[in-house]
Amino acid sequence: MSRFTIGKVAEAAGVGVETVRFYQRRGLLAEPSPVRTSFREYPESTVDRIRFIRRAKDLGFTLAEIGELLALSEIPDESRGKVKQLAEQKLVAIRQKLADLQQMETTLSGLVQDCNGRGSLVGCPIIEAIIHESIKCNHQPK
Amino acid sequence: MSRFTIGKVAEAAGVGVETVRFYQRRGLLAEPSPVRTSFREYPESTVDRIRFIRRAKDLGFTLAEIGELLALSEIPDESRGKVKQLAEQKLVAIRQKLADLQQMETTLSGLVQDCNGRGSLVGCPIIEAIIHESIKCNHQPK
DNA sequence: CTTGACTCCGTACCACGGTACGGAGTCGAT
DNA sequence: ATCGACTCCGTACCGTGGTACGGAGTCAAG
Repeated sequence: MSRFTIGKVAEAAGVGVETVRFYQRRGLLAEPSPVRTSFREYPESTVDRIRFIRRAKDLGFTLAEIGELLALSEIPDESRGKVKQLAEQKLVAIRQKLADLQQMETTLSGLVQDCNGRGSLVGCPIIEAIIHESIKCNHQPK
Repeated sequence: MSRFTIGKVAEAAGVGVETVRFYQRRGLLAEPSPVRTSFREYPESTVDRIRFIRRAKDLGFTLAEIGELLALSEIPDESRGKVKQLAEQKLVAIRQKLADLQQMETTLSGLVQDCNGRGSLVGCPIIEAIIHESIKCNHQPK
């Protein structure tokens, strides 16, 4: 039975070894077994923690925000409000991005429909639209 | 009347001087006045070109794609099809991002509603949802 | 006890779209 | 002629989330 080394952890969590090391550098994962042996040993909970990180990332949280979430979960008293606040902030940002993308989709799909795809660029509705002021996108998504 | 120098161009186009220089390095803008005077002079069309770049960026094109668009516009014969193709590709990508964001929005808004924001983290529905397998997001947007 | 796979560690690099800096040269106005 | 503002140029850096590399050490199986 080999110990639970970084390779095993990474494989179990579905990420690369370099990613685990990267999360450690970012402070999302603790450095395990300070002096024990030459190779680090990890508790199995590390795998869950990495999965937590990946799922939170799938929800749109940045690594910095995930760090906050993980820090909060270490202080379980009365911090549910903060978690909810983080989630609400994220929701606002997501809705803003949605609105921006919808604006783009509307404009671009209109342009594609207007363009028959034949002929020279002179008079091409897509190019014309970009040239003229016809594009309105309040906040382009970062 | 001072010449049309980089600062004037940048101001007229609503970008920074460094941005103009950056676009030149990326090949989106030509280096003006090949005859070496001390300060470069720009044709006024440069301002329009920068505005084109910014609007295309607002539409969701990357700088590389904008470079393609600009290159196409230098070969006006029979390239409308390629422009349309680029726009259609972009539209597909935008719709994919939209779907991803909508998935996130649904999940996260549900979680926020489920959480009353009071009490300890133990049992907090948001944290619970991240911990468990309840999040499905096929492709997280890059 | 050798071999091959794994780990450790630092560092560098990728895309993306810029921003900032510093020293030297130049321009226009007073 | 002098001053402040501008320009030129190269280079380094920002954030975001990793990936890659190389040399050395270590572990486990055969």
